[in-house]
Amino acid sequence: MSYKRTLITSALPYANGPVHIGHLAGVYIPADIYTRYLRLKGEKVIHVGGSDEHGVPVTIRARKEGITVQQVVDRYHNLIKDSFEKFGISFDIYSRTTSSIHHKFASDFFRHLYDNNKFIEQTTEQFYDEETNEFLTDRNIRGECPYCHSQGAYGDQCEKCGRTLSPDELINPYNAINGNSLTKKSTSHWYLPLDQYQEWLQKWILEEHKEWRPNVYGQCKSWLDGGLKPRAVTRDLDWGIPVPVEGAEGKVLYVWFDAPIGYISNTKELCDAQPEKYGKWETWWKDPDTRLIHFIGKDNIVFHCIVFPSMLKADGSYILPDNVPSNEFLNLEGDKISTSRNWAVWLNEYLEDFPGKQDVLRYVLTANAPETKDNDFTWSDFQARNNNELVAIYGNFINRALVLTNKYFNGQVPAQGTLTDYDKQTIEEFVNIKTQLEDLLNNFHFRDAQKEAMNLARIGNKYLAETEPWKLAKTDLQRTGTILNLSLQIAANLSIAFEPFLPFSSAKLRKMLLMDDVKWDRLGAIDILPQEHTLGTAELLFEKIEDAAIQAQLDRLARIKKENQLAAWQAPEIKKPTTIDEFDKMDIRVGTVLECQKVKKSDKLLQFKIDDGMGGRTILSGIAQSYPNPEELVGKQILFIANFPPRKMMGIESQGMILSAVNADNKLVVTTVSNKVQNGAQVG
RNA sequence: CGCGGAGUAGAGCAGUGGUAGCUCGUCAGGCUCAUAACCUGAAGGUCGCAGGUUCGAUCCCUGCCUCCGCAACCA
Repeated sequence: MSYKRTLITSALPYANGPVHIGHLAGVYIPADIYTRYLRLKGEKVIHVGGSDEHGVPVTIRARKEGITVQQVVDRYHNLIKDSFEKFGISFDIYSRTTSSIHHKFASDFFRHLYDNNKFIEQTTEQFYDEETNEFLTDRNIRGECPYCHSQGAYGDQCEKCGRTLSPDELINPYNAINGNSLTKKSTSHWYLPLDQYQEWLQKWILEEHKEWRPNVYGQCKSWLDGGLKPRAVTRDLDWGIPVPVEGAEGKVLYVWFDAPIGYISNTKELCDAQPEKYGKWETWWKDPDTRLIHFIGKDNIVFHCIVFPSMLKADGSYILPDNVPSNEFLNLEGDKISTSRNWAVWLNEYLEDFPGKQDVLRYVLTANAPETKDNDFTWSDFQARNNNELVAIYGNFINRALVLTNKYFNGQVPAQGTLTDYDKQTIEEFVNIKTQLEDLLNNFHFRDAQKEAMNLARIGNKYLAETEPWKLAKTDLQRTGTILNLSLQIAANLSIAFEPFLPFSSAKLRKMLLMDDVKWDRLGAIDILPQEHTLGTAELLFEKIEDAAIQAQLDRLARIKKENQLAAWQAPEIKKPTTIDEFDKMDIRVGTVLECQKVKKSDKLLQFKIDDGMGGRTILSGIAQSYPNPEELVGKQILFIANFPPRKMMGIESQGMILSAVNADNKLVVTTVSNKVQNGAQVG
C-alpha cells in the first residue's frame, strides 16, 4: 500500500466540559504519537481536530447555568484547546464546529446531497412542548411505565423494570426538564438511507479491511448483520446549523451529521489560511494518494465506520478512511470515568497539580493504554511507573552517562576506540530498534512501541553495569572513553526513539546533549554525537513523585466519591403501617451523656453512662465505627429507649437503646434534642 | 432480550493449536558511577466455569457466569 500523504483526525471532543485522562488515553495521545512519528520520518502529514459545539447537551447546560449556549461552548472550547496545547498534542489545526467556515461547509455539504436526491424525507408524529416550543428527544420525555406502572420512566427505557420503551407507550408523558405536559405534533425530517449503502459497506469493511482492530471490525459486522436503516440527519432544535432548504425553519443538522464534516471544514480552514504550506484542502480529502486515519474511542465506531463513510460515499468525491484505530475505555481507580459524576482526572487540574509533568501522564497512559480492552488508571500505578521506570531506568541512565562523562572527560564526548565483542553484542541489541519501532507504530501498537523505546534505556543500564567504566577509569582511560562514547550514543538514540511519546523530555535531553537535530533515520546509529562534541548542562530528566502528592489525589477522589454517594442517596421505603398504640409502648427518654468510651476488644460497641434523671444507667450502642472520637458525645442530650429489657454484651449490661439515624454513607448519627430539656423527659 | 469487545501470576497487561510471556511488586545475591537508583537470579498461574472437536486446547466450537460498550452530559 503506497500513499503520498496522511490525514489524521482525532475525535472532536464535546464542548460541554473539560477533557480528562480518558480522552487523552483513548484518542489524543495515540493520534499525537502517530502524527509525530510520521513527521519525524519526514512524511507529509496533518493532524486535524476541533471542538464539537452543537447538539442538545450544551443547550441544557446553558439553561441550567443561566448563561448563553455560546458562552458554554466558548468556555470549554478554550479550556480544551489550552489543555491539548499544554500536553503537546500537536494539531495542525484545532478549530470548532461553530466557525463560520464550518457552518457554510456543512451547509453546502448537506445541500449538495439534497440536490442530488441522496436523502429521503419522512414525516412522523413526535412529542412537543407547547410552552417552550420544542420537540423532545426520547430521553427527555418521562412518564408512567406501561408495564410496571412506576413513575418517571424514560422515553426509551424504564429504569425500574428495565424494559425498552418508546415514548408513545408512556402514560401521561411530560418534559423531563420542566415537567410540562406534552402534545403530539407532526414534523418532517431528512434521512440518509443507510440501507442503500449496506452492500457496498459490507464489501468495503468486511472484505477489504480485515486488518482493522477486532473491536472495530466486530462492531461493524454486528451493525451490518443486523441490517442498516435510514438515519435522520436533521433535528428540531434552535442550536446548530440551519437546514439549508426552503421551509425548513427551526430545523438544524443533526450533530452527528455536522461533526465529522468538521474534519473536512477544519482542513479547509487550515489550507485556506496557509496555502503555500498545506496546499489545497481537496488534495487531503479527494486525492486517492491520501491516507485517512480516524482516531476515536469505541463509542464512536459506528459513526466513523458506517455513517460518515456513507455520507462521503453519497457525495462521491471523497476518499474513505484507511483505518479507524479505536481504543476501549479507561477506568479510574476501578470505576467508570464520568463527567457528570466528576469521576475523572481533568487535564486542566492535572496541569496545576503536576506542573511540567505532562510527559509522565503521556507515558503512563500509553504504557497502560486500553488498546485491546478496558484498562484501569490508578494513582499508585502512576507513581510507580514514574519512579520505577521513567526515573529509575530512563532518567537514571541518562544521568549516569552524563555524570561519568563530566567526571572523566570534562563533558566532552570521548573517542570511540576499538569495539570489544561485548560492545558489538550490545550494539546488536539495539541496532534493529528502528525497524522494530516502525513495525509496531505502523500497526498502531503504541503501548508495545513505547516499551521497546524504554528497553533501549535498559540496554544502556546493563551495558554500564557490565563494563564498569568507573573502575576502568583508574587503569584504562581510553577504554573508559569508548564505553562512555557508546553510552552517550545510546542516550542520543533515546531522544529520538522517545520523541513521538515524550516530546518534552526528548527536547530536554537534546538540550543536555546539545544535540540540535533529531532525525528518525539516525535511529540505531552509533555515531550520532561526534567525538569531542561538548555536552550541555546535566540536569535530572525526571523527578520522583512523593507519596504526599499521590495521597492528595486519592483524598480528592475519596471526597468526590462521598459527595456522589450523598447525592445519589434515596430515602428507604416506608415500613408497614403501624398504630399509635404500638408506638406508645416504646418509652423514649432524653438523657445527658456523662461518659462515653470504646468497649475494650470490641470493634463496634461504645459504652455510655447516661444521666436519665433517675439515678443514671449504662447503655451500649454499636456505633463505634461512626464515632472514632467517642468523647465528643459527652455532654450531649440524646434519645434512648428506656423500657427494653437489659441485655449483656461483651460482659457489660446495657439498659436501653440509643437512637441513631443512618446516613447515606451508612454512618450512624446519634439523635439529640433541639433545646435543653430535663433529663428523663419523655418523648412522644 | 439481542449484538460487539473482554475475563491469563499479588497488580497492570501481552500472546499462541504443541515447554505460558512482559512490566511493576515480593524474596535472594551482586554493584556503588547514578535520583537508595542499576545488574543477575528465584518464587509466584488448574490462562472465568462446564462440556465438545483434536494425538494434543489458554487458543477452535457450544453453553453458562461476570465486566464494559451499543444505550442517559461518555473517549
